[in-house]
Amino acid sequence: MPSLRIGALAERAGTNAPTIRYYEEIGLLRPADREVGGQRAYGEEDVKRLTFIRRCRDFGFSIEQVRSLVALVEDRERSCMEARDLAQEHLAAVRAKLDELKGLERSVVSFIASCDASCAGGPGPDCAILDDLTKP
Amino acid sequence: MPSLRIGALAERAGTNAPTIRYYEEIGLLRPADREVGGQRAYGEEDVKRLTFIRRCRDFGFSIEQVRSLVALVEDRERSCMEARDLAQEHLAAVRAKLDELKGLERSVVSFIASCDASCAGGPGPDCAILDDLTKP
DNA sequence: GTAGCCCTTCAAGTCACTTGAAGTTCAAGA
DNA sequence: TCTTGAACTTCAAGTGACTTGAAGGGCTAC
Repeated sequence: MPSLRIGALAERAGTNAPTIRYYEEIGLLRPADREVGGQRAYGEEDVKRLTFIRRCRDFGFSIEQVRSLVALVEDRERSCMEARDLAQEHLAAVRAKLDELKGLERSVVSFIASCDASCAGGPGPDCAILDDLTKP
Repeated sequence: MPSLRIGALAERAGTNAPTIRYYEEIGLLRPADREVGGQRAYGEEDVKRLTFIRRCRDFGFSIEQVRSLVALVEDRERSCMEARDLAQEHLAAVRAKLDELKGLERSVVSFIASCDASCAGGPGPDCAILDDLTKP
C-alpha cells in the first residue's frame, strides 16, 4: 500500500503541509504514522478525513464546529440530524453576517456617492464627507 | 476647559478604554496628555478623531486603511478624492466578500435540504451527506 | 558526492482587539 | 478624615486559524 507524505496529502485534500501539522497539533487529525526517517506517512483514510475537514472549513464552519462534525462522522450511532441541526445554526450565523455586510455595502456606496456629489473632481481642502465622519 | 478621562472619551466615541490604549500603542491616536496622577486626559479634538476612527472601523476599513484616512483628514492639502478612491477599493473588497458569503449560504441551504431529503427524521447510521463530504 | 527539494521541530508573527492580574488614583459618602 | 468602590494604570497573555521563518535532517537524481 502506497503511503503518502505530507505534501502529497495536502495536494490531495486541497490544503497545505503546515495546516495539516496544525490540525494534528490541535487534535483534529490523529497523530500521523512515521516513516523510518521520521516523516509523516498517510493513507487513503487520511485523505478522506482531511478532505472532509477542508470542505467543512470551506463551508465556513469554525474549527470547533468541525470537531463536532468529525465526531458525528466517527460515531455513526448518532443521528445525521445532529449534523443537520449544526448546519442550521451555522446557516443562521451566515445569514446574520450577510445582512451585516449588505448594510455595510450600502453605507460605503452612499459614502462614495456623497464624495462624488460634494467634492466632485477637485483637490480641495474642504471635504464634506471627512468632516461628517468626525461629527459627534 | 473640561478634560475627559479615558472612560468618558470611550463613551463619547462609542468604544472602550482598552481599545483606546491599543490605538495609542499602535500610533493611531497621539499619546494622550496626562493629569497629575498619570491618568490620560482628552479634549474635544480627541472625541472627533476617535469617533472618525470608530466609524471607519464600523465601515469595515482595516486599521491600515484607517491610518491612511486619518492622514488624509490631517493633511487637507491632499484631495478628498483620495478618500473616495480608498472607499472604492474597499467597496470592491466588501462585494467580493458578499459574493463569497452568498455562495456559502446557498451551499449550506442545499446541505440542509439534502439532509432533510435523505436522512429524513431518523437517527440512522447511514448519512448520505456526511458520506458525500468525505468523497475525493 | 552534491544539488535541490521536501521534510522535521519550534517559535514567533498576523489582526484587532479582549481579558486578567496587580496595583494606583479619584470622587463621594459617613 | 477615613473608607469604599469605581475607574484608572501597566504589562502580559489569550483569541482564531493559521502563516512565516529559522535551523537543520532526509531522499532522490545525476
